[in-house]
Amino acid sequence: MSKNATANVNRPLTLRDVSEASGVSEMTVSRVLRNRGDVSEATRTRVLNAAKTLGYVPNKIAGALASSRVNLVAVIVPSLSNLVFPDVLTGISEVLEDTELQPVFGVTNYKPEREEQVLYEMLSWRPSGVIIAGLEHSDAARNMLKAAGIPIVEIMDTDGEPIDANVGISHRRAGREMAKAIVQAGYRKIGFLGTKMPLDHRARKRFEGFTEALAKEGLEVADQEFYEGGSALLKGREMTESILKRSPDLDFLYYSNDMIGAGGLLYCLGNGIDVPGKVGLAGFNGVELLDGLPRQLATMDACRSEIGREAAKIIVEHAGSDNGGAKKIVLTPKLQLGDTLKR
Amino acid sequence: MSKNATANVNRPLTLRDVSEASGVSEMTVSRVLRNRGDVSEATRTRVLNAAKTLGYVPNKIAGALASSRVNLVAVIVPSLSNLVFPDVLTGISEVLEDTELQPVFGVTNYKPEREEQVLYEMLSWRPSGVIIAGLEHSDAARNMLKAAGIPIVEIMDTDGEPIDANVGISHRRAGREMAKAIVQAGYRKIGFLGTKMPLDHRARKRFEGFTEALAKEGLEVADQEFYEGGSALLKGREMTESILKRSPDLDFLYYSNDMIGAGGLLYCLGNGIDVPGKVGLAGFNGVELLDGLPRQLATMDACRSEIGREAAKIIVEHAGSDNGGAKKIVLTPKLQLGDTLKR
DNA sequence: ATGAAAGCGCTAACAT
DNA sequence: ATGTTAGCGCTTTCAT
Repeated sequence: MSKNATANVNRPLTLRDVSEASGVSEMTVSRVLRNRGDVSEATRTRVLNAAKTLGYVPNKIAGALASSRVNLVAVIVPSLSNLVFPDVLTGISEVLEDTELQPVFGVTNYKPEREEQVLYEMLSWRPSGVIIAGLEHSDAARNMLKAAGIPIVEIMDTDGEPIDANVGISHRRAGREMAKAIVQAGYRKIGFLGTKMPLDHRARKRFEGFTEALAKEGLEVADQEFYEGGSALLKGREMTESILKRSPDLDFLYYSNDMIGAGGLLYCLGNGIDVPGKVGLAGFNGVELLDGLPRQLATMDACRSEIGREAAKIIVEHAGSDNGGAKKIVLTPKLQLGDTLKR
Repeated sequence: MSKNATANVNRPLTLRDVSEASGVSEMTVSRVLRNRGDVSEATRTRVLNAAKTLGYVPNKIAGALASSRVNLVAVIVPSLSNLVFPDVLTGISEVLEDTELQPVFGVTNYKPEREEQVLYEMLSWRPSGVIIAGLEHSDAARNMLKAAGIPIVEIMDTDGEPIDANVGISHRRAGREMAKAIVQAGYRKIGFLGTKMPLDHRARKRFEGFTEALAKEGLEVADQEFYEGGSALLKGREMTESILKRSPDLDFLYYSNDMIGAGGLLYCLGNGIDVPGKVGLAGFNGVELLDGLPRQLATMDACRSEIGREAAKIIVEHAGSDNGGAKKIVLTPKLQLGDTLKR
């Protein structure tokens, strides 16, 4: 001991180095560093000092292999730019922060094959649990999840058969309720604007619920418009312009998310279109980001951070077990009428 | 072989299981699964089949311990709700997607002590590299980074002394250039609106550069307003209202980010304030999200995804080495005048 | 082209 | 309160 106190670039430090530097067995050093078992205050301080001056960072790989305990929770989401997912991740982090567990994030870009890869990659680190967005996965992915022998929580969506635990909202119901609210407010010529949905199952389910509820009232979607990529605000503006030019008799526009809805709102306000008199508007998600628009967009809160928190709680409760208890939590999105839907 | 093909919940499968199922030594199975060394096509297929039907997922923990190679890149950012960081992470993912390396994200909430924890936690998994936001870290964190013996890339900011490699922009310069552009356009009574900055070093540096450049012109910030938390759009609106009520003679408002700038813009437009005639506005970041506002806010592109990509490239180039070659990449933010700054 | 033995850095389990 | 031994599931290295 004494060569150098901060940087040893040649070989990462091991427990043995700390053991030698402190004159205490490796096992006791390990105990001190993990706060396990009885260690006298004296040796405790010696070890801690030695570890600190050496700049020792434990090797969790070795620790995990020896103890077959890994304090990681794999969190797999389709996107980070969606605005929705950062909130979910924040909810997860909040809950895990007070525990031993650590979230590890993976992003799939809405691609099933990428999801499979990311999942495989993450499972190969033997995490304590998995939180994954959606109920739709490739067969291979489902099999991996089933066989993983750890708690699995599928989040965001509850319309389908979960593998294990499940936390989310019913997007079909969200679509239905919005349709009901719109019809009840007296709107009849309703347009839909959204993302191209083949891979966004939740948007698709909302749309299905929406059309289904309209059908019950003897109505159907009068016109629709889809987009892909780009600035959502701008796309909302553009799509709104083209749908209204094409179908000037529309009296309501339902957007599959708040950002394009906000674009539509700005378009209408900028072009002297009376909202919600001539045209009513509604989005989806309840993104706080948009508080501060000239009018508050009608929307439905997707319970994003609550979903994250509840999912994390399930993992925490079942950590160490081989499943998540098949718990199902269906949250209820709150309809926020805002200023763009007649009352 | 035959018990069950998909789910074995009792014990995770090991190489040995695949070895037995295929009648091939563990070593050869390992070779097949990693595509290393010569293996006959016959055994290759047998092994692959066995692995697939069993649903084997390799244990990277054991693999990493044995090979002392870990394909993880630790990425540490202060926040996900900031809008800036998802773009950076996307840039990183793009580059790493084509390599063996896998990003792992950690979030610090702008708290130095949290950064220290997250860093310690991540380093204990012996990643192949670290990408971390900012140049300001606690002594302990700096020491850990220095001693880690892996490539370190500090990102976003280039105003300071990096530990190893560094990719970003000069926020001081960004502030100065914006100040110059504003003064050159003829504005003289300039207000500043931003976050409370004690922990956001980059916002602070922009502010410093800004005031410094104003000083050179014999000017100073005429009034200022700070906020914390909440919806940025709404805060921008509120702050703009109060600063303009308090100092009605201001002819320019410089916002520390685009979201509050957008809030200010909406406030001005909604209250019949001539922009950029009576009051000019500018933000910072160049968030694409805001394309689609009634006017395009003057701003400065922070090169977010490029920063992510360049940082990831450095890690890729230096993976396996004990440092990142102390490479420094200073990107140049582009001033976008938009419609809110006179020309 | 395939196999056998040793060991990565830690922790569980059992001494003392 | 502290130490000793064995081994976690792989890969490295050295045979064959």
